[in-house]
Parts: sequence; structure tokens; C-alpha cells
Amino acid sequence: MSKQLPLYDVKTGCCTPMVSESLTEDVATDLARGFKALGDPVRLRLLSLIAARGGGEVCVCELTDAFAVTGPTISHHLRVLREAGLIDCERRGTWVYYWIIPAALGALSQLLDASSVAAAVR
Amino acid sequence: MSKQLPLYDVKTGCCTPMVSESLTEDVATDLARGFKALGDPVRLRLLSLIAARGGGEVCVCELTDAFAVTGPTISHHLRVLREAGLIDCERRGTWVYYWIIPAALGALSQLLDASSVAAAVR
DNA sequence: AAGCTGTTTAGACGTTCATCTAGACAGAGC
DNA sequence: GCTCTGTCTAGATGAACGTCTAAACAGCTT
Repeated sequence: MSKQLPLYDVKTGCCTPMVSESLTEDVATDLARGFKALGDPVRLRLLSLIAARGGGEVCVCELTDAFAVTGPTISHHLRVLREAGLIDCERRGTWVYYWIIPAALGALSQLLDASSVAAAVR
Repeated sequence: MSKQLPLYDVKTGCCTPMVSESLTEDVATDLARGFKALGDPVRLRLLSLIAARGGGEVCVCELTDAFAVTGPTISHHLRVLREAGLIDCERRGTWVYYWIIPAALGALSQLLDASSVAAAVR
């Protein structure tokens, strides 16, 4: 059930802070896909709800209840997050459970952190 | 020259890790604006080039040369980054200089970091 | 197997976005 | 003042996005 894209490979330089060298076009495209996935309020709240479970899994039914949008819309947003490599899911019986992928979020976090810290210091 | 939006106010909870409590709709909308600004390869590279200056300023003319797109397109992307509160600029004579706003990047970084770390631990 | 519930897929529709060209604006220098 | 260069604004256009309804799919239960 995890057809996620090959994102956030450390070797490609995704974890390289912005500050040490500027991003290549390929790497930027890769990372931008992750940030773009975070660039919607519904998706950010979805991720937040999943992350708030402390690394555990969350059933879609719980997520759907927390929003004003329809089920299919939630499903669409979860798919975007999954294809960006930020979350993954598994079906168990009737229900589908989602969880976050810490490494992916960590890579994005590091990129921003490094650049902001370095900029603040000098 | 800085008509940036009131983003990343710590008091609003922007720095609150995802993991401790889930984002409210308002805060999520606010933060999503920042991530959306990062969700384009050109903008990410622009930010990278500016950040790579180590907190110093970069002239637009240097940025334009590094991309295949036209000047107006670069100007548009810089405006998006500026309106998201991630960078700011100032005109000095003929040239316009841009620099990053570390606090804004730091806030976004923290959000992702907290959630990924906490998720990894438990 | 028939029906029920949870979830995803398909397709449509209006909005937003990234990019371009053309033109306006801001300073510098002649 | 005129012109030249650097930068931004305005408007147009095609692509991508967010949302919906309708329908399909996956398991459970009886």
C-alpha cells in the first residue's frame, strides 16, 4: 500500500542545509513536492492530527470527523501527503490506518533549521 | 517596502509542536501559507540562494541569472516569499537586495521537527 | 449471497497558480 | 531633460489544485 515517491534521500543532499550550498534544480524539485504537500490548511491539520498520536496510527474515520469537508476530499488530501512521502497507511479489515514518516518531516525541518540558524548567527 | 503578513507569531501557537496538540484551523491556515510559499522549486532555490549568503543580502540581478525563467517571474516568486513573511527586501539605488527572515523559517522548521522527533521516540 | 459501512476512485467545475509579453516605474549618468 | 539599465506591475493563458457528487471497491455481518 506504499507507493510513495523516492523522496528525502539523504545521499542526494536533501539534508544538506541551504546555507552550505545552494540547492540543485533536481533536489529543489524533490523537496518542493514535500513543502507543497504541507501548503494546505486541511493537509497540515491532517498531518497534525496524525502526528499528535505520537507515532501511532490514526483511523481515517477519526480524521474525517474533524473536518467540514467530505470524505472523498479527506481521502484526496491523504493521498497527496502519502505521495509526498510524508505519511503511509495500511488497511486492516474495514478500516485504514495512517501514520507519519518521521525521516521525511525531519529532512524538511533540517533544511529550514540550518538555513535560519546559520543566517541568524552570522 | 515590507508589507509582510503577520505570520509566525509565537503567541498564536505557531511554534507549538504538532505533537503536543493539533493545530487549530486558523493557525493551520497561517502556517500553510508559509509552506505553500516553499512548495515551488524556483522559490525553494531562490530562498536557498539567499540563505547561502549567510544572512547577508543578495541582489535580484544575481538571482535572475541563476534561473531559466524571465525576470518578471523571478520578481513574482520573490513577492510570494515576501508576502509569506520568509524574506524581506530594500531598494538601494538601482538595485534591490533581499535577505531571509530567520524567525519565520525557524518556526516552520520547529513544527516539523517536533512532530518527527516525538513520533520517532515513542 | 446480500446488504451494510468505511474508504477510495472517477469525473466535473470553479479557483488559483506559474509563466509569459508588454509596459510602467526608479535611479544613474550623460 | 533624455536615455539606459534594473526591477516591478498588469494582463493573458494554459496547467494544476481543492472540492464536490456519483459510483466503485473492500470487508464485515447476517
